[in-house]
Amino acid sequence: MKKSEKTRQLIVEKAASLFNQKGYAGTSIQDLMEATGLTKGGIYGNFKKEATDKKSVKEEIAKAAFEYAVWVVNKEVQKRTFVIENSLDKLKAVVYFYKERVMSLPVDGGCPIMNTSIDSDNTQPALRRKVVKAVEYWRGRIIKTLERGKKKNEIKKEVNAEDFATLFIGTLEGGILMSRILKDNHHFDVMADQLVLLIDGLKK
Amino acid sequence: MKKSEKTRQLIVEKAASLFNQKGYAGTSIQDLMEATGLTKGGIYGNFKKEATDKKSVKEEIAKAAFEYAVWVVNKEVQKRTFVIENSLDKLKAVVYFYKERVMSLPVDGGCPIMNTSIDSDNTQPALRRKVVKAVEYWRGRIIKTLERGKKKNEIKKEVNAEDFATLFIGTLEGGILMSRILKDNHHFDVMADQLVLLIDGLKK
DNA sequence: AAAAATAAAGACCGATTGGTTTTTTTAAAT
DNA sequence: ATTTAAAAAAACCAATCGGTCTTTATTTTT
Repeated sequence: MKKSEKTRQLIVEKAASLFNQKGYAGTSIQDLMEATGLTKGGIYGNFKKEATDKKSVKEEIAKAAFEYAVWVVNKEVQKRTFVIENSLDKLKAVVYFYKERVMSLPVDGGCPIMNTSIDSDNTQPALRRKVVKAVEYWRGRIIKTLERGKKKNEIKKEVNAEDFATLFIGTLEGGILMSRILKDNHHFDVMADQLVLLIDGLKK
Repeated sequence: MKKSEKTRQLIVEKAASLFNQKGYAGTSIQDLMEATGLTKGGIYGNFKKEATDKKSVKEEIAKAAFEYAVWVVNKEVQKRTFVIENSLDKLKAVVYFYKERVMSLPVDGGCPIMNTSIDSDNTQPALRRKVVKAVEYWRGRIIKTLERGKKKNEIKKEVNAEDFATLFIGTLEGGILMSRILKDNHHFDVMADQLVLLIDGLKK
């Protein structure tokens, strides 16, 4: 890994944490400078190449930071789930992962999808598009897990995988929101327990 | 209503819409000036009295705007629910209200509680406290409805009202998030339908 | 209607914003 | 080791930020 790539990665990592906590407008280049220990030249030098034309460097960093944040969460979830064969157990493992880590998700500041969706809505269309893609990707993976479960005769054939994926993500996100607002894990647990019941209801 | 009160109200209303859409850091005094048609003096003149000491005028406006936004949503919900006697029907009416209006809630930009909670987290403690109070108030109202339902023998005595309130708000918020990200009412409907099933499950 | 009080306008302030450019330093290629 | 290419530093920029203050206009109160 070249030095320049390492620096770029440092910027992205620090930016992911800052943007996730303080939002796009609430995070300044100065904040990035302090978090990375770089000067303005160091930061812009690593991003201006890919920020041709209209696109601002700050926006490019925010987009890279969001993608990194989602990647980190996914990576942590997969660490816990990739070994699990049974489709229902796999889904439950995702729930348990969040149950353990609602208040300390891989990226500081909560769920990047929720945070960035609200942050970018009405303000940062390019960033918003990334959020949509991330949710579609997440839904796609759940749907795939459900379809495989059907093939393996673990899940009832009549289950609507698309709708269940929505239920799955929506319930998790609702739980994260409640627990983070009220600073109490219990609220997530209530949502998670309900979700586990729903998962059990898929069983053939 | 005095002229000054009308002006203050104008500022609060425009601010509620702006802050809900663009967030605290993303909304400038200049934005407020353009939305209200007032100059800086007009805006600050109406708020500096209550912004003694440390508290900034922008923060005072944001707090008033959030309280107004929550009030407007509550008012619209109550319009639809206050006539309903049966506790389960009352809860369902709330769900149906959101079902009709997910994409056009009373305040532009979505649910003020969700938006402001994420916006104020890690940045605006005073605003965050208001969000917590708003959620606690909402939960309290649901709990009261459930307890009254128990007294009237409409709801099973063994129902945990506190947990159900969490489930209720969490599911609605999760649905709002999903529908707003993917710009498709259907995702909220999926969550709402599930919530109606849960409400039916409370029946004695 | 006159006087007192208040609301709004608008000029002004220092600090900070995102961004550019020039210079210096450091890493990579020869 | 020398040259070349790059990355990072640092000075600089205009614009905008939130906020203050003085002046002018408009309400209230008397």
